[in-house]
Amino acid sequence: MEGEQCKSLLQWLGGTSLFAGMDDAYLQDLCGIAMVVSYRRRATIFTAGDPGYGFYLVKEGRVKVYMISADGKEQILHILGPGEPFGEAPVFAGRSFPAHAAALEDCRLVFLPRDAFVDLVTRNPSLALNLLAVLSQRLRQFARMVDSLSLKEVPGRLAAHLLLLSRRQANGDELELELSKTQLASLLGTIPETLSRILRKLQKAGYIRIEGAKITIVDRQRLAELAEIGKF
Amino acid sequence: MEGEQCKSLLQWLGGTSLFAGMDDAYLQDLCGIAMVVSYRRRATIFTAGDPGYGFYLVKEGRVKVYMISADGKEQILHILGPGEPFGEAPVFAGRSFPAHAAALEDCRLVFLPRDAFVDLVTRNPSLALNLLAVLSQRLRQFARMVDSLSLKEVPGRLAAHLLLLSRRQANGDELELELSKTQLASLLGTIPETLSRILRKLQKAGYIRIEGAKITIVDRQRLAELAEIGKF
DNA sequence: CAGCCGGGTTGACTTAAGTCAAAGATTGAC
DNA sequence: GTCAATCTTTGACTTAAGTCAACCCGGCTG
Repeated sequence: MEGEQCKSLLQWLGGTSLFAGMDDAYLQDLCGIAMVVSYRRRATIFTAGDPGYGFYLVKEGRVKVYMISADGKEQILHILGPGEPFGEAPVFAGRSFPAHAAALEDCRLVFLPRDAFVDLVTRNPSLALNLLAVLSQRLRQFARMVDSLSLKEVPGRLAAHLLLLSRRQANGDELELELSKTQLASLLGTIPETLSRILRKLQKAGYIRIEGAKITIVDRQRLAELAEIGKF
Repeated sequence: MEGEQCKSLLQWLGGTSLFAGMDDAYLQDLCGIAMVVSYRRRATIFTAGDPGYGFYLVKEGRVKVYMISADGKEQILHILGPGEPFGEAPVFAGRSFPAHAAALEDCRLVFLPRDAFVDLVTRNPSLALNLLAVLSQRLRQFARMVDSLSLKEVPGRLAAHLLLLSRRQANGDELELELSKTQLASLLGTIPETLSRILRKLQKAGYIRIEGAKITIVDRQRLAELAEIGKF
């Protein structure tokens, strides 16, 4: 890893929330241990139980982290986009990946090997704090997810997801699903058939309008109530 | 906080996995900012949305962290016992508690205020690493929980819980439920009626034997399969 | 001692959501 | 451009688990 290439990697790393605010000297070290790797759409990045020799940062593309049941059904835990880290759990505890990861699109990842990274963390308080923030944030997400899976019905989970998207996309009431409906079903803890029926039901009931992957929120108020109470 | 009292607190803190391996000098500082607080059984410790000015460490007793749905159903996220920390999320991200916490029994907690603690973390790499390990561990637990809620039926979740207990208690095939059946139902994401029926069904099918809160594992092999495949 | 209250159990019923199967619709590859 | 593979929708059916209501039981309280 040399000259220009390394320099741009350094800048990119410095721009991620994980490494924000770190001294260039440290980023330099980081570049020394980082490896850029590519995966094709659908390729498996790691599998639950694999020993984790390091973790990843998404540079381009998107990645799903998921669990698989004995009979092959999948539950997506996270979708990661550019700048987001994943696979950190075995770096600090447990030594092996608790879940599977695969590329949703062709993607380019930065791999940070465990030992060198831990070393860097111990010498760099702000990196440690950033990491703690990332993990804490993820714990929150999980708490919401458990809440949602256990206390809300599918329409409620869907409503919550749509509202979340609309906050992220900030295109008024129009929004673009970022996942195929099959993947969205897996993220919401259900199956495509059920998702399909519920989208239709919400449309009939005047909450949303559907045109392929474009959804228009018709009645934000009621959608928010649905997300809140969790029952249709 | 003076003399003897403080010294024993220091020793106790040094014995928790969170502060294991920290220099006495730092533990000294820690004692300076720590406050011991007591809660009665059923008392609320914090509520989702409360600003988090610090986090807690269980000294004696047990605590539940949980979510509540709009119609009052509860889902327990964690049960914490002596030595375990909780409520750390807002220390590093988000500023407010994502869930509720209440005392399951009369208990004594150590409260560590945010700012002083963050300060300590930045100056103490091993503390930062311990914390990262704790949070990573918790992320694993959550992943298992989501997996379980979404991909397994109640009998499967129950089987997994019983096996977990039996590994922790190490009393051969006999084990003691550590929660009331109502609480256990809430931890497994179901309701007491359903749990009751399923316990009975598992007994009828020869997986376990039930005597009040004492459960004996009769067929560990099949129980493990049930936990694995998730379906009865 | 009576009465009450919380926890646990049981039964009858309802329902959300999963299964299975088949038919469109899209996408991609050759 | 066409054929295959994958995604999506729809319908008919099944089922796990929730709701509601009643009852039981052990422990406290007054």
